Amino acid sequence: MLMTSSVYPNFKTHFSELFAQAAHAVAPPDTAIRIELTRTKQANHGDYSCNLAMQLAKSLHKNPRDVANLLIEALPPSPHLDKVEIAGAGFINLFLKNSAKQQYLQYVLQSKEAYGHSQFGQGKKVQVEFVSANPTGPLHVGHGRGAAFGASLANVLAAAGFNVLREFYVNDAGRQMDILTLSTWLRYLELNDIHIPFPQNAYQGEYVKTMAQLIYEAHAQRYRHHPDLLLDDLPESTRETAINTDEQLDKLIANAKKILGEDYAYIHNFVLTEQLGDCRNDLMEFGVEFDVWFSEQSLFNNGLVARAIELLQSKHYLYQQDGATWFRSTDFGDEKDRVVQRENGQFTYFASDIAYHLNKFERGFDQVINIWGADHHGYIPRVKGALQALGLDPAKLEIALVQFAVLYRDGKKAPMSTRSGEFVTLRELRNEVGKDAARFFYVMRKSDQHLDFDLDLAKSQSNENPVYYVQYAHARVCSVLAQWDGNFDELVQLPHANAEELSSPAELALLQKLIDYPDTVEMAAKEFSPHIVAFYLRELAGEFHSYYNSTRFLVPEIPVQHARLALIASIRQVLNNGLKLLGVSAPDKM
RNA sequence: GCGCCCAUAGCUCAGCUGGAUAGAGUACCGCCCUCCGAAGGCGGGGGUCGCACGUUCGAAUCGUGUUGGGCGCGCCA
Repeated sequence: MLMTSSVYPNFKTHFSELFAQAAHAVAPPDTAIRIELTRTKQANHGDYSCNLAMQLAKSLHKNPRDVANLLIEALPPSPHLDKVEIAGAGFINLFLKNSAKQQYLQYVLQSKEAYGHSQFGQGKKVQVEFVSANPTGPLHVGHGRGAAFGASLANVLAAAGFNVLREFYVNDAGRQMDILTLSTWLRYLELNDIHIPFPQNAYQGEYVKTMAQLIYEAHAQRYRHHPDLLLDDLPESTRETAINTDEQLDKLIANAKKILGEDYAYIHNFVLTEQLGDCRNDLMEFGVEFDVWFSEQSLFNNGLVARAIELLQSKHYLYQQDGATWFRSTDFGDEKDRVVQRENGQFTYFASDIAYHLNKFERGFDQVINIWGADHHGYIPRVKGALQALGLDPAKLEIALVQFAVLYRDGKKAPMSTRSGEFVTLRELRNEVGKDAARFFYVMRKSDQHLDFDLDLAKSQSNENPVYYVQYAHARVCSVLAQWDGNFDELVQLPHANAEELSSPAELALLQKLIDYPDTVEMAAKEFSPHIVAFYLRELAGEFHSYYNSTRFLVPEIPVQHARLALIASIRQVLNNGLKLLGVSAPDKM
C-alpha cells in the first residue's frame, strides 16, 4: 500500500500544467502567459474551461478559435481526459472521464478528516491575531463576528497548509483598565455605605457590581476609605452631581491609586483576572481557542516599548511638540502625525502597538494577520508606517477588516449602545440561538460586508434555517448508514470496483462537487474568505437532498448499493470537514 | 470637507484576478410522504447588476465622474 492517505490528484493543477506546456509550444518564448482554469457552470461546457486561446489571440495575430486548435494539438495527453472541445468565442472545454471522478470516492473515504487539506501554504508561519477585546466587560455581538471570522479563517489557513498561530492581544495596561478598576472600587464602596455619585463615563454594567460583591465577600471592609480623600482636588459639585469629564475621571483614578497604595494593584489584578477568565470561557464555549494570550503590560515590563521608541528616535522619525512626542507617520502616507508619548509622560496605545508589532515581526512569522473592526481602518496607515520606519516589510502585515453585525428581531433592529451598558452580549446570543447557528450566521457573509443577523431565522428549527439545512444532510446520511447492516471498512475498499455504477448526471455532479472541495478551501484561504466554505456546504447539502429524494440507496443490487453508500458516505465526510472549519457541529441525529 | 468600504430579484446576499443564457436562500403560487428522516424535494413567476461616460473581441466585474448609504478623521482604545 503505497498510497498516502492525504494525497489525491488535483485536476485543476494538472490541467494548468498541461496548458502551460502547450502555451510554450505555441507562443513565442517572451509571451506573458497566465493560465486560468475555471469550473464550468453548464454541463455541456464540460468540467473545466480555459480561456488561454482568447488571451493569446491578439499577440499571435490569429483568431481565437485557430489558437485554440493549435493549443489542443500541443496539449500533452492526460489519462483523466475524455474529450476536449472548442466552444463559443474560443473557450477550450475539458471533459473529465467518468472514471476520473469516480475514483475520487476512495480518496475521500481514505483521507477522512484530512480530505480537503492541501500544501498551498507550504508550511509558512502565519499569525492570526483576533478578538483582542479590552478585558473591561463582556464580549458583545460585534466581538462575536470577529471571533467567528478569525477562528474560521485560522482553521481554513491551517487546512490549506499554513502553520497557524492564534493570538489574543490583552489590553491590560491602559486607561480603560484603570477606569474599570475604579468603577469596581466605587461599587465596592457603595456596598460599604459610602456613596459618591457614580461617574457617567465609568463602567455602568451589572458585572461591575458583581465583581464588587465578590471583593466585599472576600475582604469585607479592607478597601474602605473616606470619600473626602477620594474627592480631593475635585470640584465641590462632584459630591452631588456625577462626574462626566475625562479630566475629572482621571483625577479620580489618581486619587484612588494614592489612597489604595498597593491595594490598587490587587483590585486591578482582580478585575483583570475576572474579566479575562470570563472572556476565555465565553470564547471556549463559542468554539474559539487561542495559542497565545499576549499581555500589553509585558511590553512595558520587558522594555520593548522603550526599545521601539528609541529605535524610531535613532532613525529620526520622532519629534517633540506641545510637550508630547510625535511619530512622523505622514512620511508614510498617513493623514497626520501621531502622538506616541503624551504630555503627561504616558505612552499612547499606539506606542505599545508599535512595540507589539515589532515583537510579532521578531518572532519570525512569514505573515502576520490582524483582524480588526472596520471602524479601525483609519489606524492602518500609521501601523504600516511604523513598520516601515522600523525597517520592516509592511507587506507581511495583512489587516482584515470585519464590518459590524446588526441584530434584527421581529424584523426590527435590536438596540445596541456600548456606553449605556445596553448591548447584546455574545453569551446572550449563544444562549438564544445556539453556538452552531451563531457561528454559521457570522461567516455566511463576506467579512467586509455589513451583516444583518436575523435572530428569528437563526433560532427557527425549520427549513428556512441554513445551518439546519446543512446539518440535516449530514444527519440523513448517518441515518441511512445506520440502517445498512454492512461493514463500513469494506465500503471504503469497495468503491474502486463499483464506482462505475455512479453514472447518472446527479451522481457525476455530486462527485465533481466533492472534487471541488480542496480547491474551495484553498480559495477561502487565499482570499481570507471563510464564507466561501459556508456557501459551498449549502450547495453540497442541496445537491445531496435532491439526490436523496430522487434515488434509493439501500437497493438489492449490492454493487449499486455499495457505490451509492460510498458516495453519500463521502458527502458526509466532506460536510463534516467543512463544518468543522467553521466551528459548527455535525450531528448524527437532530 | 478629506479618506476608506458598500450599492445585484420584494427582502437577505453570492458572483468581481474581465468571459458563454447574472445565481442562491427567503417571500409568493402549484405539486410530492403505501418509499432510506417532509428540518426534504420538484415546478412557476420575479432583474435597466444605483446612474452616466470610458477601456475592449467581450464589463455586474476594470477606470473616471455622479447619486445614495456605512465608517473613520483625539495627547481614546
